[in-house]
Amino acid sequence: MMPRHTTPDLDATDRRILTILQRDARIPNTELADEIGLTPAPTLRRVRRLEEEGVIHRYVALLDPKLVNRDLMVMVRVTLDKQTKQGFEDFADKMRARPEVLECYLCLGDTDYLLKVCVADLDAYQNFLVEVLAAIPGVRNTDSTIIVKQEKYTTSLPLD
Amino acid sequence: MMPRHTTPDLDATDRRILTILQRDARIPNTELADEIGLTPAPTLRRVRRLEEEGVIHRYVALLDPKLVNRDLMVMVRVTLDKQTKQGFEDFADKMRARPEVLECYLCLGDTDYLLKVCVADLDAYQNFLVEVLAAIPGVRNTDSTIIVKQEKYTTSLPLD
DNA sequence: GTTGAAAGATGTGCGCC
DNA sequence: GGCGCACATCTTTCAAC
Repeated sequence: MMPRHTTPDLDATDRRILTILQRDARIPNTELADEIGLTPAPTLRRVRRLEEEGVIHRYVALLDPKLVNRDLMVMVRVTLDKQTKQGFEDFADKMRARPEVLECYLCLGDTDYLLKVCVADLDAYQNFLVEVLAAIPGVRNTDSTIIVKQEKYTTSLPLD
Repeated sequence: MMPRHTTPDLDATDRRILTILQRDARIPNTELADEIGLTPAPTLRRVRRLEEEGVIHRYVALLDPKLVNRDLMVMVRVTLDKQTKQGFEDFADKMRARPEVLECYLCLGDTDYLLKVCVADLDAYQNFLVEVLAAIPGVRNTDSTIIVKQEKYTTSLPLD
């Protein structure tokens, strides 16, 4: 496997493959080959290479949050009290362990961490704030922004 | 197809299927069947039903942003000037048309919209701010939070 | 990158509990 | 109503070119 710090060269065909797989991870290789104008064998070789290089990180199913009763999304800005390396790592570890925390970002500016949290309803969110966030030593302040409507959601990175 | 406003009943087997597919969308049906303790035929029927009901919204490949040179992520808080229905819809439409805007949320509170933007570097981001956001009439204010490190990123919704 | 052939996965019909 | 079996179909995968 190529070391992950080396940026692989992606030609136009690779980028077309990636764009299609970002839209539909389950497209049969035969159909993918058709769309990019190659035969199945080299197409599959390219896909396998992109997987091994880590360009394709994983294949996932996206669910409808409403239909699985996880409809409340909240963005939380968190500032920590003592800004030590250990304090930051502890916080990030705790967020990784919480399934309702979908995303956790270390940020520049006033905010230390940004969280995207997904729960069933406001009761569940209040519970998260009180029992999880507030229970972490070193959390100085949190600011929750309730999401009313998802106008756009995509995981597709634009490729030049 | 079941109307999408009807919440389908998900039993424990359905939830196990969904949890696995959220992790690995390309698992062979035979293997999925093994993991949940059914034979392939009823397993596949359940997966198809979950797809038709819309519980499974789509299957996608997730890429490594670094390896495709889309490494700068920014969260942008946007407030609009004139808070008319048309103004909001126009803004959301423009965000949907921009490939570097991965997510766009209508929010409660001081912020009207939250954006997650993914670009190659600060130059590209400045270009987005000036040429795209600032060019939209009705945008009163924007506040950008640069993401330094992605501590956690998952698309998996926790299922009870 | 192409062809062709073997191995394996998907998907359907039907009987059963 | 959902499960399991068996069979036909299509896809993946690996040669050799």
